[in-house]
Amino acid sequence: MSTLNAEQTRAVEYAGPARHLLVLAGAGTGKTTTIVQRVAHLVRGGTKPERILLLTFSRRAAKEMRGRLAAALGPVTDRLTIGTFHSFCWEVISRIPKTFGVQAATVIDRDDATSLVTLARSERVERSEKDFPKAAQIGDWMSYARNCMLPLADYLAEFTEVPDEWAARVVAIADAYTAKKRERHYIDYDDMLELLVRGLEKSEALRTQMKALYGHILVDEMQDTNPVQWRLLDLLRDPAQLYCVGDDAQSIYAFRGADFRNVHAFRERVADAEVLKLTENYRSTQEILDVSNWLLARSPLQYDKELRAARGRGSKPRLLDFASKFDEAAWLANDLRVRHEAGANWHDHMILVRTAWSAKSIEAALVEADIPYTFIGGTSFLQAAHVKDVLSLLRASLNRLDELAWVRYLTLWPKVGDVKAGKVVRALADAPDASVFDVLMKELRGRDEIAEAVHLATAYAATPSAAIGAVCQNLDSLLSTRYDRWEARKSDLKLLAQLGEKYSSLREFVETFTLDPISNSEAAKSSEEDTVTLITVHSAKGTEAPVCYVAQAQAGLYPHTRSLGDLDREEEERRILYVALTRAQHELILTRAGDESVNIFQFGSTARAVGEGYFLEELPGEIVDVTHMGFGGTKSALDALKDLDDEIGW
DNA sequence: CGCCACTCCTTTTTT
DNA sequence: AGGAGTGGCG
Repeated sequence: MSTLNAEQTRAVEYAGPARHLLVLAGAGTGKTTTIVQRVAHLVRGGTKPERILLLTFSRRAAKEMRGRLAAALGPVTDRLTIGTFHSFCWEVISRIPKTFGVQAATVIDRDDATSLVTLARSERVERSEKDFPKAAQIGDWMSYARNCMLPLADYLAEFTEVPDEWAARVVAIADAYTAKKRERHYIDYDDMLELLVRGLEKSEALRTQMKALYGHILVDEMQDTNPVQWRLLDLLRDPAQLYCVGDDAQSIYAFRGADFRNVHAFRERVADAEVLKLTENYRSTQEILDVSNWLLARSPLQYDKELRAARGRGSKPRLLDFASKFDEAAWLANDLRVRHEAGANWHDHMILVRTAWSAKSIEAALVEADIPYTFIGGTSFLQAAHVKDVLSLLRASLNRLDELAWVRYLTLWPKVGDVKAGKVVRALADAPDASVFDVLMKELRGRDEIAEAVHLATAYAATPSAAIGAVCQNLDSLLSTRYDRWEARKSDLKLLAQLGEKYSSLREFVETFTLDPISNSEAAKSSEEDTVTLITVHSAKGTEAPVCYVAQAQAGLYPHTRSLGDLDREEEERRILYVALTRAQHELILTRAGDESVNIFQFGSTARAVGEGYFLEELPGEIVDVTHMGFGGTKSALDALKDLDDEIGW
């Protein structure tokens, strides 16, 4: 989109009268273009690039922005500050660590945070108390409360069903977590935002200096901004101008504290602000927007949105019903192959899924059909156990107080368990002046190889790739006995070493990796450009593709069963589906599987839907073509006998 | 103290 | 159907 329409031009060139601006941009209306062109407009108009701060939500979005700005502006892009809220905060904090009391800190990811909560929980909760909230749940509550800047106790009382006597203990566990975190010099994701906000609130000197840095603060996906992030923007704006872009209908991060109603209240919350709208959709054909509009119009919430296609008409979206998710996946793979053989590029196709987990059956089919694909989304898959093993050794070598890393590394070795590892950790903390190597040699007599691997990592601290290479070689035989398919996993470690080449110190590498874990597939993508994209809807926001498959669009996933019983959460699910539908440019294909293999995962959810139980239940035939694909090859009439087996079973 | 076998529970989305 | 947590054994 090289030429802008009148609405876009107005937004890009906006010069007052209000100081701050919110651009409400519907899906496909050129939101990214607008923000990119705005930056270009400012720079060309003489604003120093150093005075511009561009904040995004996801790393993907930050990367995309940087790429598009580089194309528009050239090398001057490097002088802009572009990053996620988290990376921006962390960069500020790491420049002045003493101010925040975080010298020599280690950034921990969600998994590590959960382990720390588990530790704190186990000291306060008997094993027999099976109903007591799990560590992961407690971690979620803590995180949510912090993102909303609410005291945990208030949050629990107001927004959860936790009984008071438990709530007090949950708070005690949270406090213990915080204490452990501090003691071990850990920084979790929420700390990054919280520390900077607190610091700015407390220190007028810091506030004054930071405010002087930027003249323009641009925020992408404003509807996903949660209270801490709002607070940060409040602290940094004036005289800096806010330039926010967002779409209330695409707000899908309520679980992180975002409230889409905030964009409606923009003018009440931000004095001296104006709101502009972008309404013309350039991405999709009218048929695709008809389905999207239909979905949104059925919501009890008022979005006041009707997307119109600037491109005109195309083909009618399709809905295909399958007997099982295996049939569905097999069909997807086959359809992709047919299109590819007809000359289409793999990368023109995107398969959208509600959950990272549900992508598995599709992945299997793609692998079997030998279709190159890139999976984007989910968190747990990114960090394979063996990669974390190696990383734990690197981390331990960098921070002798990094208990989680030490325990993980040490217990890799045979005959070293939690107890022995705990002893070593204590010895390291108790003798801060003794060298790490000496302490290890002393505590683990006769196990020299354990200390040697650490020594190796330390020796190569200045060359991350060499350190990783050496460490992997050293741990090779140990890890090979621990994991099956070791050869396949080993290639991940090679990749890790490769990634290390870009960094000039081990510390820098480990820190960046924790904040920005590159998935195997994403890294592999660079070597193989033309691939099909398999992606979670959450990750897909802001992307598009000519042909989009919205897979597993059945009851139980839209809305997701876990959201049932709370209208706000159910309606968020509608927005998730809306985001999925509006990714398509030319063709939209919905597929769903009707078998119990998908619905099995609804167990335990007794909650019933308050609103629509299933968004596509009444999808009219006029706007989609429905095809029943019936039984595929994987099901035989003889399968009915299987049920007998259990009944007879002698 | 570590290891193994067993059971139970799980699976939303991201920084 | 596989992983995390648990309990008993060597």
